[in-house]
Amino acid sequence: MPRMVILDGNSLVYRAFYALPTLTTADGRPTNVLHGFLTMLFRLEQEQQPDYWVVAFDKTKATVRIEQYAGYKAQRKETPEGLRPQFDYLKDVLTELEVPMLELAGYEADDLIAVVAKQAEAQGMEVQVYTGDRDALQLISPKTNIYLTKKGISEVECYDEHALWERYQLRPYQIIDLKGLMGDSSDNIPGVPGIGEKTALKLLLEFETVEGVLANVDKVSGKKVQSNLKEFADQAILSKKLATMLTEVPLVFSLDDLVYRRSQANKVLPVLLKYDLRNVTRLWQERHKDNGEPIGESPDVLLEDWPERKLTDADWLAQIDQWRERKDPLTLACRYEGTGLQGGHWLEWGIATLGESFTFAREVVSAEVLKAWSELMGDDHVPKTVADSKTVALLLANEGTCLKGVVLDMSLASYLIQSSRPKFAPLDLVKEYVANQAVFENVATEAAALAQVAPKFEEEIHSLGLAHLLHEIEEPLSLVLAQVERHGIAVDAEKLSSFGEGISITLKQLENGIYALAEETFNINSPKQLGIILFEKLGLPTAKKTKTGYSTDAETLEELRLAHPVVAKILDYRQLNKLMSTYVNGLLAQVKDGRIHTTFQQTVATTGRLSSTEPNLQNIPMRLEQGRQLRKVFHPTEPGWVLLSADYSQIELRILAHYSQDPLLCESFSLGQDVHTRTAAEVFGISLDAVTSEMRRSAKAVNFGLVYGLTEFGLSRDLGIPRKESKFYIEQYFKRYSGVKQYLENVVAKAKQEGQVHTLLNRLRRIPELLSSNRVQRQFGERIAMNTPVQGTAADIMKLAMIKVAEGLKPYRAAMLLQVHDELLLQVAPEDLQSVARVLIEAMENAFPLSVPMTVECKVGPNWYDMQSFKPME
DNA sequence: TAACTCACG
DNA sequence: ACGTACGTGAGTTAC
Repeated sequence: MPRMVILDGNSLVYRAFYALPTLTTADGRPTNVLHGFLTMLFRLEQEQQPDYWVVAFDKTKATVRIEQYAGYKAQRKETPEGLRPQFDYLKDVLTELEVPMLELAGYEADDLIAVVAKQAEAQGMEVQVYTGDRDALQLISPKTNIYLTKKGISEVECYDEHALWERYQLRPYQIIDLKGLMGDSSDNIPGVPGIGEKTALKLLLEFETVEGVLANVDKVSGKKVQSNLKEFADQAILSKKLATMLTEVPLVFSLDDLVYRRSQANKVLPVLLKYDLRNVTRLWQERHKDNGEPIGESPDVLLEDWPERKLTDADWLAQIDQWRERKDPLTLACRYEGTGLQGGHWLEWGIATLGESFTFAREVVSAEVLKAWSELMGDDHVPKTVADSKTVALLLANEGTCLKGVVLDMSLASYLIQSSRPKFAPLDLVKEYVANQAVFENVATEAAALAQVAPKFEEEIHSLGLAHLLHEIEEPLSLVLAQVERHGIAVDAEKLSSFGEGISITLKQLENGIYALAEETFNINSPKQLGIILFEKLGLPTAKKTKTGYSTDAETLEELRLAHPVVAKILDYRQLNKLMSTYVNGLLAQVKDGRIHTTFQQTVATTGRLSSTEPNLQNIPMRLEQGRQLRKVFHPTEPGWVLLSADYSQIELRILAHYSQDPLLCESFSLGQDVHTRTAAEVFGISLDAVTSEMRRSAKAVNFGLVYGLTEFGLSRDLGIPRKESKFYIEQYFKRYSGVKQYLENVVAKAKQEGQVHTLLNRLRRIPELLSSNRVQRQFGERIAMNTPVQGTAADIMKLAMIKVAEGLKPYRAAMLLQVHDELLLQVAPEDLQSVARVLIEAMENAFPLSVPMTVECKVGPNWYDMQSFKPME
């Protein structure tokens, strides 16, 4: 449950002022309130870890209450001399701490507190109110607790309904009756003369309210009390009214404005020092260090000059020998021509080790030295640090050389430390930690620079708990990916071409048809021109707009399908044109020797997924039949071999089940049920048999949405239903799957505190969006917080599986061809099909066992289209 | 280069 | 009152 912490600024400031001795800055400004208030603030921040918080202040020139009663607070003294300026100081500091503040002319902090508390409760939050004013006890509810300052300010006493009863034998709503009877001298609420706390409590225990007391005034014991009650009945009623916190306040704010944000050192430290708050500064630093603070703020490596040693042929042999003998740690940089994948070749290597650097140039060394070099690279016992091991491995592979012994891949390390950073090129990596100018004059200085910052990466990796993920998963995987890329996948270019010819013909017909219906020719591929034709010339109704004009995307056009015959043709045209340009032409341009070699990007996706480029083989058409046909062109390289695919079934929902431990979701997977059907049964409150396909479709959309950070809007759009209906689905879902709801709330709350989330294997994603001043951005951050642990854990598990599969495949005639997030595609010799399928399933299902079973489904076929379900024999 | 559109999980 | 599902890459147009 999200937690809202509300502080009564005025009350706490007064408490601090009177509780603490006079303290001043060097130039004599009073600061004792700052000390007291901030000490308390930091303590509660640490102990309560609020999700939302706010400090409310009075702004009482002429309060609403003075209109009601002229004497209200009349006798309150002027604000003491040393206190007045401290309000401004405090607001100054709170601003830099990014603690939200509220004040409203004519209202007291009390009233604002009541309003915020009420709204927060309505949003299902737990509310804590910190104040020295017992009036606030009237706000107590099952969800709201009041923390009253005890002696001093930093100690507080928590009041809930139970504690209130224990202490006063009062219900929260009776607090105002208490004040009505006994009054409050500090606010100059008169109450009834002669009635103090004791009498008031006794009366309320018997008669419940002021009204109850007055109605039964004759039964009240004590003559004087009785007569005073009669005489001052009106005053009692008025006093009660004055003590009532107003909740009808014209206060415009959104709870999102009160979201807790981590304070930033560059803002906080200057303002604390401005007021000479040394102890408070120390406290702040203690509370905020080591807690998700962004890295790389203080570059602290001064690059040294590692002298370059020039070697002759004979020296090189001796040197390489020595390196192998002594297992010296080598840091490598590489210059190359072409690309690793397209048979590119390295030109020279920079080598840095133990304060020295070297340039190993192909041109100047003999074949014998090259052979020694090759052995050095393949020696598992010689530890190597590189910036990008996949590229290095590919370049070496082009020479028939293996890369072994990589102990640190700095780009991968950097990616794990900051998954969202845009670049991981060697120079960027070095700049991350280096204070002086880093320029790579040559490959030797590059290696030397990399070697000097490498320990910083290793250090950071360890302190973030990423060592296992880096060394046991990402680094080994990069070598697996190098193999997969290098192998490539066979493509039937002729079939692809003839596929394209067929498309071309249809495309031409559609084009002419569109021109005829539009009665002019134009560029159909231009959304701008298309928009003008559809919405201006043909006058079709405009639904959506983009920044620059009319929206013409498929969703919009689908709405207009019946409005004009040209629309359907445009939709068809779009679909075929996409197939033609992106897939037929795009892929044909990438075919080399009958194969396509994609590049898997390992440092791009912020969630930890791989991506695939040049070409992207992770988005080959599947959903629509026409596009799906394209998969027929992907086939095994070897005649007679088959393609074997293996899909994780519902991996993300299983991970959600594991994280949330929701009983229904877990049970659904343990029993091997169709999870969407089960969800439909739960949401609609019917039996499994009664679920219609339409219900299942809705439930499926809910399940998908869950993983993305469900919104009413998204679901209603996805299902094409009204917001009301999607809201209902979501409510029903969370009623039944309360564990899931709980989990999602927790993960967001924790993310807000830490500014980051992590996956099961501890992959980290910082979410600066959570700190954004823009509400839309913050909500985006919340959805990221819900999605990343799930999507990222799926990526982790698949990566683990790939390493196991690559190892398990070695005895067989088989190769890994592609990874498509939850699917692996292999090619296998028919005689090894059974064994390989068993290895595959075993590796994937048990890569990282969860509390629910993981299941993998295999398919086999002669090409990527004609795939038939396949189960290996036991 | 940005914006739009659309392919995948 | 506003702008919204999560993660990618590629082709095209238009500035």
